Amino acid sequence: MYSYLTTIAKKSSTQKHLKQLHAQIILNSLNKTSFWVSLLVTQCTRLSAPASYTQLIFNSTTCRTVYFYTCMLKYFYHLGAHQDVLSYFQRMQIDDVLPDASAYPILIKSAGKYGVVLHGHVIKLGFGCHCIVRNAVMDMYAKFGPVEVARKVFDEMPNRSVADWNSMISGYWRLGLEVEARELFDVMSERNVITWTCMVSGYSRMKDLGKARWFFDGMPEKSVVSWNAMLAGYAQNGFEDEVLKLFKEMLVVGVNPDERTWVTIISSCSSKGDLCLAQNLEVMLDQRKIQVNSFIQSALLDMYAKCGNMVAARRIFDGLGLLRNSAAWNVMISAYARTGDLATARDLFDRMREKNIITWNSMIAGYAQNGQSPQAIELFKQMLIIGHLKPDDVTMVSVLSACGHIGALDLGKWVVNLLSNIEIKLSISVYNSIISMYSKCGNMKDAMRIFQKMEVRDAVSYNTIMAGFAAHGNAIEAIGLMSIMQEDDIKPDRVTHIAVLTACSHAGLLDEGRKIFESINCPTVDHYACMVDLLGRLGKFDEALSLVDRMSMEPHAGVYGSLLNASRIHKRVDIGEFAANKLFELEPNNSGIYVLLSNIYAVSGRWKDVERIREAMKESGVSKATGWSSVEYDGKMHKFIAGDRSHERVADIYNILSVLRRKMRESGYFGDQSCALTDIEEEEKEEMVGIHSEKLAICFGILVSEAGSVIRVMKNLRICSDCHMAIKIISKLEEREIIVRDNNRFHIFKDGLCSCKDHW
DNA sequence: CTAGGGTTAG
Repeated sequence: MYSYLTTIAKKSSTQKHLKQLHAQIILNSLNKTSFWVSLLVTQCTRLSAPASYTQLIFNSTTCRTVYFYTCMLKYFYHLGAHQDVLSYFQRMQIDDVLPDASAYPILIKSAGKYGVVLHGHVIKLGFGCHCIVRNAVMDMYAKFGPVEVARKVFDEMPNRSVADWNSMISGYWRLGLEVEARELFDVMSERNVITWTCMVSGYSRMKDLGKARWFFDGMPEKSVVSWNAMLAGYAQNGFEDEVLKLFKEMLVVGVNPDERTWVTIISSCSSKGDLCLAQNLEVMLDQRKIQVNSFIQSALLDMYAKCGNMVAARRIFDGLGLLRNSAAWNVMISAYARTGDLATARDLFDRMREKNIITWNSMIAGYAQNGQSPQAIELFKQMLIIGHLKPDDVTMVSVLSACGHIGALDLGKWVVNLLSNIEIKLSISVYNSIISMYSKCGNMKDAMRIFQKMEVRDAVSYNTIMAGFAAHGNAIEAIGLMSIMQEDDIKPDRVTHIAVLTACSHAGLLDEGRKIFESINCPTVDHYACMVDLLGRLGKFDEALSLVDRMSMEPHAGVYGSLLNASRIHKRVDIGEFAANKLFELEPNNSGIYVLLSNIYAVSGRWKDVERIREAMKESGVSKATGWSSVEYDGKMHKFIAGDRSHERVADIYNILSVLRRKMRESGYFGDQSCALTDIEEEEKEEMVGIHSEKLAICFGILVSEAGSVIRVMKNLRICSDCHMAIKIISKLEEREIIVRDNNRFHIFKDGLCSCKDHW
């Protein structure tokens, strides 16, 4: 009987065999014997039987020996159900069964960082010299810290296995301690494939792919895991082409990719956004009859979503069934949000049960990136209150961007404080978005303070602060930063050049601008647009037009837009008409073209043409899209369109506007509220109050309407923040409430503070 | 029962 049953056990390969064995054991009344029930559970582990079945075996027997319990622990460990491992550990304690040496490694691994408690048990029970227990203890400290304790355990070992060395090296890499990891690797006498793989993934994590590849190439032998590590290294650092190249090599060498390989490959295809490649890949998966687990499904989902095929993505999502994990939901939410379909994204978001941080971040980012800043901020508040989740650095990047977008400086400052209060990781991206937020709110002083505080900066840091200075007309600072950038060993990129050219344009620095433009290796259409803007603003139309002629690519709307704007400044009707005609072809729905062109006719006194353009605008029906704003003053509404000069008192308005801007500039602030309210001399305050209130209110109308156009074209941002600030000051000085309506939002200024409402 | 590799947010 004994040998008969063990033979069945050995041979059994399906859960059907398992049930036969179970039946035999019950039939022979062996289910009260530790050996046989343990054998059953071991078979459950081997065949990945469902937990309910294994628990049934547990419940139907009374012989709960250490050995039997250990089999149960192994079963749940095998399933990855660490919570269940720990709850069976509790049952053991209730049953007064002491775990043996072979149970402790499992317990320690399942307990994660709480394994520290078990370290004491291990020492007390004298398992400290058991080599696998010892490795588990050390590995826990290597993973969760303190790494010094791991090293102490490591140093005190009388004889170390390769696994011990590997755990220690991996622990060092986790903290990015390259020197320590490398040192251990060098002094090791016996290395295996895992040691080498550790080095490959370690260097990949440090973004040092050269060294990672060096170790990969130097491996005496490679396993599929080694290949995966190298592939993941390339994938996570944005080298999709390298991933595909290495993958081909892998197939040529004859290594069989496993499920994890496929996930990495699919994810690289997503990043490339190549639908053709994606379809080839699915054919490959089909041919190779790959078992699609939830990881692969989510990756495929993401691939279709990123390649723009939402129908295919949705089909996979709807057919997922039990494999529909949280990543799959998140992929769908972020995909809809990316395409701008916020309603569908929100619908999925609301229907999702267990939202994690990525879910919230995806939805918040979706709002922030689609110009729905108030919704982004609202959802962020809900995340804190309803979601009970601690935001992370990614959340903050979106929220700060939303604050910058609507010029909410007070809220932005609150968010910055929150960063340190709840100890959020201050990544480079977070710093960059704080800089961006401050400069968009017109507060260059704090933007610069943060920039200087950064220990490590990247190209984005420089680009952001330079764009800030450019927008504020401070070209000298922007150009100076470009040389500091190069000293800092960071290469200026496309965006850097746009920022610095914009700066030159705003400050009228022709020679500097020319020099920079000529230094650009391969100017893009945006660079040409900046240069045309610079030349145009200075009235150098011949040069601007010949530059447009010399362009190797087709000019886009930005180029002609710059030309049109320059024509307005210099009253050049001929060039204005030329540019406008090009723009009507490129952007037939942009109402701004009509407005600008009609203004050009207006300043030249060609009123018939003004009338003609207004009519044409009405006929084409584009006026709906016009950004507008209005000021309510003493019950009277003053409405303005971006760039519109049709108000009856336009001369007064611009006159006062220039006085106001100069005063504010002279006071040395660019919209910082605290500085605005404290730094102004008493007599200046009086002078400002002296300006007639109605005129001021109308000025703000123009300013806000200009701000409306500015949100799309960043270059006049200064006006936006100046305006915002001016109203704040006035509301404080005059002790009155001013309501400004900008498109469909209301800004209520009271007592030097501003609040926004979507509805009145 | 030791040690290495995977999807989603900016």
